[in-house]
Amino acid sequence: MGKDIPKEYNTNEIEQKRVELWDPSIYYFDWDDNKRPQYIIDTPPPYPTGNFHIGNALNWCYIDFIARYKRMRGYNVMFPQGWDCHGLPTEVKVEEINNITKNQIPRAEFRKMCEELTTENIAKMKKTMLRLGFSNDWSNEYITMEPEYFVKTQLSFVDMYKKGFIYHEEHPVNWCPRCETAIALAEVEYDFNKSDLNYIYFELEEDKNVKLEIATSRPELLCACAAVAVNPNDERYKEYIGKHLKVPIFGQKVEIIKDEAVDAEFGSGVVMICTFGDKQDIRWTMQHKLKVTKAIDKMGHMTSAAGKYEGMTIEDSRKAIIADLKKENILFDQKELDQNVGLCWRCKTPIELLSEPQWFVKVDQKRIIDAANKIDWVPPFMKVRLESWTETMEWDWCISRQRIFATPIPIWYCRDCGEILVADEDMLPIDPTKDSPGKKCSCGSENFEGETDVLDTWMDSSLTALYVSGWKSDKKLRVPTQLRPQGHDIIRTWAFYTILRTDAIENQIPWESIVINGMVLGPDGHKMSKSKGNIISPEEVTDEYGADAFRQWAALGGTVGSDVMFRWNDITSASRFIQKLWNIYRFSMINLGNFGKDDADSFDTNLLRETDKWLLSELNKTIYDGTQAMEAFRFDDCFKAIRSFSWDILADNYLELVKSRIYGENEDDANAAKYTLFRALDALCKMLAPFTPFIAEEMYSGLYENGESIHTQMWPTVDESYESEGIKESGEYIKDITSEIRKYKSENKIALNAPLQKIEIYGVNVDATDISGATNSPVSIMKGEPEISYVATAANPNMNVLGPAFRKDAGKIAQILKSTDPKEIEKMKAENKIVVNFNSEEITLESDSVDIIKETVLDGKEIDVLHIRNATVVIYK
RNA sequence: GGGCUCGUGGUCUAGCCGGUUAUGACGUCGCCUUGACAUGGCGGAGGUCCUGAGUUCGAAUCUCAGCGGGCCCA
Repeated sequence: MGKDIPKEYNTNEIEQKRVELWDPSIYYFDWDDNKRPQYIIDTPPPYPTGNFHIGNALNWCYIDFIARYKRMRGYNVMFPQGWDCHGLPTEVKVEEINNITKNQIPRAEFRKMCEELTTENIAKMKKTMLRLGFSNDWSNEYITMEPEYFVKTQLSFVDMYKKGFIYHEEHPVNWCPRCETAIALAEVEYDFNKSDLNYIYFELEEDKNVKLEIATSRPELLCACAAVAVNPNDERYKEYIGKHLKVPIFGQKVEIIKDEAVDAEFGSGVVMICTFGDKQDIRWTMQHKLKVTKAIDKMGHMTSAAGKYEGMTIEDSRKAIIADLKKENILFDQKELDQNVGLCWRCKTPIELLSEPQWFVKVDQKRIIDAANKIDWVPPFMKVRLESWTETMEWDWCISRQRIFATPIPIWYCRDCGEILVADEDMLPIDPTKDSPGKKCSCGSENFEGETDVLDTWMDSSLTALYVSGWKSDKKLRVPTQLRPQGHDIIRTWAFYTILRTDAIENQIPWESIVINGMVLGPDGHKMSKSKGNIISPEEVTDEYGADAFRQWAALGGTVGSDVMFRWNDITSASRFIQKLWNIYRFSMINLGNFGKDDADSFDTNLLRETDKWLLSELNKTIYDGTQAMEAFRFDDCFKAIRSFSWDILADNYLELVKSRIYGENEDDANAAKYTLFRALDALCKMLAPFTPFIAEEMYSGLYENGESIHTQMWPTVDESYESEGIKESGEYIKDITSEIRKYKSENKIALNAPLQKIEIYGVNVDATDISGATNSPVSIMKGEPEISYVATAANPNMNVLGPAFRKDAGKIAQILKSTDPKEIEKMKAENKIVVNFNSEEITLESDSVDIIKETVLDGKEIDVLHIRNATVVIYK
């Protein structure tokens, strides 16, 4: 000890050093340990874009605070790291980089290109994560594109297929014509759009002279018109219900049906039902068992059903039909229409609703909500989002995709009888487009066609809770896990699917708790986006201020669940706190000298002075409050408690109070302060460890010099032995009297270290040693009352007492107290009997119903008087 | 249009199961180089607690309505 400690804390040098020195194995989960309780975290597997963005960083900071805290509390913690590799964005990126389309090269080759890009991207993101000091368990890393992982995805498919949760059926699906794939409901985005509402005449079959006006925004679907609907209460059309109309251009005869869902106010009140203009069309088609006509193909072109418009794009055919209808005066009006169109969330192409054979997972709303109710949601209102999403779901989850870079569906179709053959579990992983089932169909045929559709990426990622807890491995299954930490933007996807799948496969909840983080907003208060140019990367922050500063921003930015704005201000103040900690540490190292752990352990705590006990009692409170906050995932509260203890209590008050003892001759007094400082610093480092792991380690290594990492130590506990009756109050008096004298000197332009002639303290009995030392003046604790006079200047009614006692009259009584001579009230209060005249009645008030404000009368004496609660401090200048 | 959420000094934020003087940070102003620290210390100024109504002796806090922002959805 006593080594040279630089004045400035060199953030980058120290943090970089620690990144290299830290042994990652101290964070490994122990699969064989059954003594410590497990704490498994179902970490979100990010999509490997190559860019670990600030939103991820906030999420990971929360996880790391919890993981480090739980380890220090004695849990066997697993903080695994996964990578959710499959999916469209990588395919699109590979096509872009190589200037190809996926169909120009063999599937295997395209897949390999995707894998290589993904591997590079993972490496980049991992680097950022290490720089931020996250304590991931890298022995439990998983990469969903690797066979070790996707074999589990396939196993889960087979499992759910056999249990009847998965089926294959022709059903309307959301379809992206650009990506040429089905997408899940959750992947549909909505945007406003202007389009035209076209008014078209339909001729009545039963009476050619009658024409009904029909309003539609999708005239290109006339060929797929299966019926026309009106509201049964609409007087205008009642007489036509059950009759028939002739569809213009295409000439099919369609029935006029009634349905309550028709909005008579919209358009003309007559709606044409097509395959499928919107979701309502699907409902009507099913309810009324209408004919399904596929007018649009998978690439977004019109089919032969569209007659002469066949082969045109949707857009072109709409224009052509409108032109033709206008020519024949069938289209007689157009009105502008504000529409909300569904878009593919990846490429923003308007989606179509196509009826296609696809694979589906059954959605059982009740089971999902039941499971959600067994999970502890932080903050609780986030559960409502999952519930309302679940309750409004109409369709099952479409899990098949028509892409390449994804987990293959382990299925074959028999070319002879059409039967579906599912792969045997022990054959997995397989690719049915390359591998054969290795058995015969029940019809005897060996002629199979492998499924070319692949699985939705959510099928990979909704398995993470099971995967990390050892599902289908040689280890004992440890589900439910303890925690799911994630953003609120993926409640309806990842959280929803994971609950569904874990329930279907293991009849379990995936996690005991779910902690939801908010989004990160830019410094301008808006969501970060390229177009707004308000993106901040974690590296920008760590390069200049270090990870410990960044992590403090995450802890203090707001309560968990609220959106957090990124502000450089917060980083600045965090960085200042780091420097403050460093100075506390530096002071301690210089002054502790040879006083180390052994001296602390053998120190006789009877020698502690009041100031020391007060500090240790404050430390206890900080530990207690901090622990409570961590248990409730209130990182902001915990870190605020730590910061306030370090800065306000330890640095600004305690250290100033004990300096004279530390520098002084009395060895016992000096050691008492050193002991206290050592204990406080030790606990402080440990409480800092989850939040600012770098400086915590640096300080701890100086304090102990035993080579142990702080990240293998235990979280501090409250030590009751420091508590004694009245110690908090005495300590507060010592602190406040000293700080009031400091303030007095400052206001009177007296140098802070200039001695005062004499200080007398009346009204409290405290240890004056440190007050004397810190003020550099003689201090006496006096008995009795000082020989100075006061005058009562005001009587403040205490509404806290008057309110409940007098209810409606409280205000009036307060008014009377205020208008009475304060001296008189003071006199009555001193006699414990306050009597006021109210409504010609004498009312007696409790003596604490009023506070007397006093002023000191000095009469030209050469003294000044300070009042601190019950203490009176007389200063002789 | 629906659900959820938020609206507190210049900026951001705590409090919000009602009760003295509304928390802290950044900024700002004044004073101070005191033996860890001027990236510091001490002190000050600065608030219609979004608006309106209601409940109550008493509302930032509870209720209702409105306005405005955000998120998720239709």
